[in-house]
Amino acid sequence: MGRENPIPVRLKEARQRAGITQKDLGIRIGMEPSSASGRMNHYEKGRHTPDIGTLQRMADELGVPLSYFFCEDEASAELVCLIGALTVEQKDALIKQLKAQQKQPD
Amino acid sequence: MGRENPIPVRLKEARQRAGITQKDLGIRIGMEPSSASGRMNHYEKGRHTPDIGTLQRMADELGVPLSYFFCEDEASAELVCLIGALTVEQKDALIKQLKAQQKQPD
DNA sequence: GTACTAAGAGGCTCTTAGCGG
DNA sequence: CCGCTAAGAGCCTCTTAGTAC
Repeated sequence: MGRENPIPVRLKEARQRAGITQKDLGIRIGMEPSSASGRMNHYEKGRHTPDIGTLQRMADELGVPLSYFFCEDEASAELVCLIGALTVEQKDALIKQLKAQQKQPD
Repeated sequence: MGRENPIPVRLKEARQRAGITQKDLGIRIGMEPSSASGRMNHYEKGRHTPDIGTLQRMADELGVPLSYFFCEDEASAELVCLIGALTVEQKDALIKQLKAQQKQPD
């Protein structure tokens, strides 16, 4: 099962999609330019784990929800991004749909 | 916006739904009985932040996905749980549905 | 019994100072 | 330029010991 830290895979995926370097992402979220490269590389290699504030700034910069970094498979990661773009009303409608499907698993 | 650590709210929510105490949850995921109460309380009050391995064990014990602890609103948290119960095929079908809705917003 | 907290010991991150592709 | 790493300083968690309800 997905028993490992999912941050490295998700971070690399979202950063490359944004088309920026490790150092540049670090600088954009307010890290010291002298340490941004090393810090971001530690996170992406899974050597160190960022705190939640840092993760939130990365999420904002990369246009993904915070929970994206903790999704353990590709499909869930994509769904979390799609859900993040919905309004509250749309989310509630989707909840009802999925609950109905649960009861009638046709 | 949800600019704070979402873990305390989500953890309390899921733990109370499971109907167990802070200490008991800690013991069930393998903490020392002597420190389980203090540790779990720190997490639920947002004083300390658990590492990812500890979060994964909590998620397993409480029957939620790891990403649940990082959802910043109730609707997203519920959706992440519902999605966690889907098969890969069902997730892919839902991705297609949401993408189609994105292009044709009613 | 349950939730909660202060404070010290020790483990982990941040930073510097680099190397190799 | 870009990705990556070792090693020390210092911060943050884990644990103990305990209070309040």
